[in-house]
Amino acid sequence: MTAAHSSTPADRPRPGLRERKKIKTREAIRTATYALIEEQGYEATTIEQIADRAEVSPSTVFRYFPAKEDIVLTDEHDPLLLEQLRARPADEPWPQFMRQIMHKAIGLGTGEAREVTRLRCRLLAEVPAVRSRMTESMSETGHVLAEAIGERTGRDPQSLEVRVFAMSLIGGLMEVSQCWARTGFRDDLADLVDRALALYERPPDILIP
Amino acid sequence: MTAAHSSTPADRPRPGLRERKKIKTREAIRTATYALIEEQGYEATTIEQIADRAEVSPSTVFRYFPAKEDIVLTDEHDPLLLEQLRARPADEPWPQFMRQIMHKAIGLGTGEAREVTRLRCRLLAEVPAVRSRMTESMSETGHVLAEAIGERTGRDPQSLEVRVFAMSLIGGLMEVSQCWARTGFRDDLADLVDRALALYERPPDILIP
Amino acid sequence: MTAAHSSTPADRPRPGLRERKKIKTREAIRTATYALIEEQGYEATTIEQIADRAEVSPSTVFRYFPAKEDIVLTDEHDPLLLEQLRARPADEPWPQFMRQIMHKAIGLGTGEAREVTRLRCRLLAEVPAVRSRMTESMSETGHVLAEAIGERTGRDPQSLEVRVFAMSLIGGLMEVSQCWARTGFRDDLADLVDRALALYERPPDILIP
Amino acid sequence: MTAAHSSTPADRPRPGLRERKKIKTREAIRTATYALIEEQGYEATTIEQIADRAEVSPSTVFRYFPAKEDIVLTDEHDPLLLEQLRARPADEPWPQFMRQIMHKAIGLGTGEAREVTRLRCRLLAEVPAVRSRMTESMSETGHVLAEAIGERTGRDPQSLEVRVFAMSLIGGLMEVSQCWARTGFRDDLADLVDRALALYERPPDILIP
DNA sequence: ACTAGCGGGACCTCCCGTTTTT
DNA sequence: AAAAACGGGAGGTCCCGCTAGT
Repeated sequence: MTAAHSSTPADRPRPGLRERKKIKTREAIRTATYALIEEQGYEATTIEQIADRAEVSPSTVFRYFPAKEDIVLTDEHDPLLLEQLRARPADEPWPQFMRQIMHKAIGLGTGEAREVTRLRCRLLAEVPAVRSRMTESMSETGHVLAEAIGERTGRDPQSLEVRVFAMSLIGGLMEVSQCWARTGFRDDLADLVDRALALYERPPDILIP
Repeated sequence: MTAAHSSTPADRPRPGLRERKKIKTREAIRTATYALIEEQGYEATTIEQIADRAEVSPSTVFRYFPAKEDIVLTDEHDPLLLEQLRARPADEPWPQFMRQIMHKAIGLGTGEAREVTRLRCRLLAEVPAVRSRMTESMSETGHVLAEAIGERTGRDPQSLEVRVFAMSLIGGLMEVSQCWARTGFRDDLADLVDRALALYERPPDILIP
Repeated sequence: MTAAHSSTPADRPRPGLRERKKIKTREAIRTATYALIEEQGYEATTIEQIADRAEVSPSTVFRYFPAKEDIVLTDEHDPLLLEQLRARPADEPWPQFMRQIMHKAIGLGTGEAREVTRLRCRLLAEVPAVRSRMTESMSETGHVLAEAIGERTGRDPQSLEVRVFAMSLIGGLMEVSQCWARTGFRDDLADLVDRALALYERPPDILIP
Repeated sequence: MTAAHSSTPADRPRPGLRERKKIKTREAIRTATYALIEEQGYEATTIEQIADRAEVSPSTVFRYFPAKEDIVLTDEHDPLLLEQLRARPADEPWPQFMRQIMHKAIGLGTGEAREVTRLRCRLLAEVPAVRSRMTESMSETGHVLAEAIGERTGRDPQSLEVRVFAMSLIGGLMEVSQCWARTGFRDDLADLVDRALALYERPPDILIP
């Protein structure tokens, strides 16, 4: 992640100031877009808001991305999750690894305040619009999980099996958060996750031979 | 089929002219929409065109569907799905039952034209707005599945385990449709579903004692 | 229809069942409209909502009132205020009477829970839409005050002087509530009203000869 | 303070072509609107007609004014009002000063065509949407008056007394315009204002010691 | 007779291509 | 070359007159 802009020391013919500025602008637009979508959802986010936050003009946004939807393509928020999962010891038994996946994916142990997690779950449960908009990021997170699972199991992360398994985890986690909200957040979220975990724990032979 | 969702088929031999007309209009709008999207794509298809072809006014289109995306997405088959699953023989082995769930939930074998399923999956993959709106209905379908699974396994459909399992199926199915779209719909959807099925096939003891 | 069992005194030309029903419907529509406007504001309130709450069809609403704005014309909420002010002893000194006007108009001593008054003031201060919508009812209340003041001072309530004086009170009271909100509702509202009162207390000769 | 963006004629000898064009467009839209409303009434005047006459596109109209009502209502003269009041000689007797406040606040003597003032008052009386939206600007004008009065009386413009007094003037003025409309604009507005003035003329000791 | 439903049109927001200014 | 402004057009909500079923 940090490597992204710290490499390219001298072996490449210098991107040039203009080039670098362009990349920065592009990044600023994308970052602004992601933040706004996170806050308000895709449709509610206007080009003008994006331009404002990225401190460029609306025209410039269109110069860099032909259409609004093209801005939304990669996720910079999930890489951390991927890194954390990659950092697990290679010989960690599968159940433990699964536990990591689940806990981290739902936001436990990411250093995020518990309050934030709770707020997110509450919104997810109560506001249809929020739930609706969450899909985009969920789908992204699903791909990240697929990546991690693929690497660990030695399977192609793009394969149907890995992808489907990862998204099934995402689906389950979303429901966990719904259930948590239904109990008025009185239960311990970690416990609920662990109960859900039992449903996935013995992965089919197809994934782990 | 029309009587299916209003549980009193006997005492209403006459749905009433009004009612029948409404259903026809709804269908006309949807049909027109599907056709136009096939011809021109989603974005290029305007409400006005849809209204023209369905021979209603644009206002009427919005009376029947709150937004353009909902014309493609709205599902009346959730109750039908529940009924179909309930109708399975009580002694059907679990794997077969699961297969039914998966196939029916993704729209196979609901008598729906294959084309429609494909179109829906394509839009789901390509149009962010559609994907966004899909979540709602997915979540509801998840509850329907939970109901069916709960009844069959003798567990509380509201319980965390059943709910999470059901939603994990939904998550997986969404990814299946994405994968199908990625292959350009060349693979056979039923095959993909069956491959995904293997991931869930040996259900944890927690669900089936 | 011979009214065999309706022992209504025959000395009145009998409004007729139909007539009474019409009045009831009219009243229901108006009541529903007021309630909804109170909750959501004028523009946000749709004919359909009104019809729903009044338990009639939208068409019926238009049968009774030619246009939406015509529903909002009289106030049934203020008459109580008028009654209370009329009930003051005729020889009550002017300052006391003014004090009654101010306190009752702002909602103190109407038996309304303090919380409700505070909520109203808070919304008034914070939500532009609410503030905006409040005008209608403020103007109505102004007319009620004019009525009461006119009666007490023996002047025409329609006269410019009385009307303007009454509305100046309303304007002042709105600002009092704003000021109260600015203090975080820590000050005592009654005290603020009394301070404001001092500004009006010595009414010009034009009103009280 | 307010002078920053309105005056400072010295440091901005060039408003810039862009800026001047914008002002012209804004004025064109407003002029067209006033004319059309005079001809056809408020509701019958559509944005498209306004755009046509102003020779811009409908989009542009909305770029300049967020809603139709705002074309009639938006006031740029609040800062001007403050300036004018500040410019009064410091030793002007209170009654004269009050007269200035009232006349200028209602739009007399701001150089604005009498017709415009009349039209504004008529809309205010007749169109609920306009009246509704008016509150906002009234409230702001109230603050401007409070500023002016505070400065002149040596009191804190934020104080409850000054604020309430200012808003009581606003309330009274609104009623004056209503009364004027009720007479079919036959009376002389200046006279009505002067009659209203009498109600405030002997200010309570609390304001002027 | 009552009402559900449709049609048309206005309002208003947003996207995004084009033109003009700086 | 960047920014600002404009134009055109689609989506979507609402009002209210009119038509046709129950």
